[in-house]
Amino acid sequence: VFVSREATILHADLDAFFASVEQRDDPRLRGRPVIVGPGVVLASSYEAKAHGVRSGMGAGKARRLCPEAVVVPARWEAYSEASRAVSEVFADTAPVVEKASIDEAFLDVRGLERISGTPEQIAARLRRDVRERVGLPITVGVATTRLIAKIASGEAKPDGLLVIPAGGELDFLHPLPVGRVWGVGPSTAGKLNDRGIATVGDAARLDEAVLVSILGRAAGRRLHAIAHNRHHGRVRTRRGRRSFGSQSALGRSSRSREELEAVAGGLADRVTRRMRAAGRAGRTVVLRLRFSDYSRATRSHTLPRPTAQTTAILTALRALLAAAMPMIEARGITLLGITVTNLEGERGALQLELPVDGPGRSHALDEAVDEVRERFGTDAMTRGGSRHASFQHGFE
DNA sequence: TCTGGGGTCCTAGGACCC
DNA sequence: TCTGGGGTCCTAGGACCC
Repeated sequence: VFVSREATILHADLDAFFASVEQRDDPRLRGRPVIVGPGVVLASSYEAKAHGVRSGMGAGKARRLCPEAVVVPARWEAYSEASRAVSEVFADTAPVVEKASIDEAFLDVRGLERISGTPEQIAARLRRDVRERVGLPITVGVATTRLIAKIASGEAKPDGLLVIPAGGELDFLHPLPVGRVWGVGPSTAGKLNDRGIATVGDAARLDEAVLVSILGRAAGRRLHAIAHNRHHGRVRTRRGRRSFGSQSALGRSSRSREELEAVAGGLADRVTRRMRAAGRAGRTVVLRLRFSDYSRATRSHTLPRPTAQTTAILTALRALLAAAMPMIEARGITLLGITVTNLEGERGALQLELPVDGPGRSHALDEAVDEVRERFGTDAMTRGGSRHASFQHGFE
């Protein structure tokens, strides 16, 4: 699923997923503000969102914003079960489905016109089927690319359907605030706003070079392409994972070195267990820290060869922790985490034959990479060196 | 008046190499 | 011989997403 000449890509996104499941299963919660927690808001119903409650917000703040909200603990089994049930509806709707997360998926309905009707009709039926078979509200965006379909579903929420016809992309995109674009978060939007760029249309009026100078190479090019509807989602070839991580929030009380070592031991154990279960090994151990002033730091060490052994990983983690102790004592630690990355066998390579050698080679490689990006409709390709470039996600 | 746990990707600088 | 152009790998930090 990536690009189509017609609007046949559906993005289906369950509305306030966890909270909707709670309302479905407990009639007393229907019509009331519901927050799924505890501690941090994992999801909130639209009644709670109306009061300004947002995912990721601390429970205390959420309660202040919406004192009448009912806070319920997360029931993960119920959510996976609901997600599975919705996936069945997806599978009955389209031959090509890409599940993007627990509550959303992309569907390609190309070529189904004679059997199932227009994409709009298919989308409407999908919404009805999910409602009838699973009992949950779902919003669908329809467009020629994933990215536009995703933005469209975001605009149509909750419980809506929005079709952006082929050729209508720019009319749809240009009035939108830049922050609506997937991948443009608060920081990027802030940089743009500071320069008077509020909408996607504002961005479209700028040269790519200007956007690159504001946002950096990758983000600038991406936003420029999107603003001119020249962005074609990534090629996804079974994206392999690229890291394993685990972290633990420690609260605000101070921790002794011994306590931290114990936490580190638990983290290393958890991560390596999962790595061994997955049959993966990694070379780089990253220690993640967060401090009481909410600043962060990372310290990393790369081993000579990949491993998934608890002792090897833990030894490296302990050494990083020891070196970081002065910083920890100065700033007060509130979170300790580990990430193991640089995994073995994670990316394939594509060899390019270049027409020139010598000083012009680098430029030729740039052009070749651009051409491949164009042809495959991907921005997942990166320059690797003077003689090669590679696809992320193990392109074969 | 700050938030948990799990991820992905990009950028920049330093050490070192041809 | 010197300088510049073109690399690799590692480390650290930042932004973003669900």
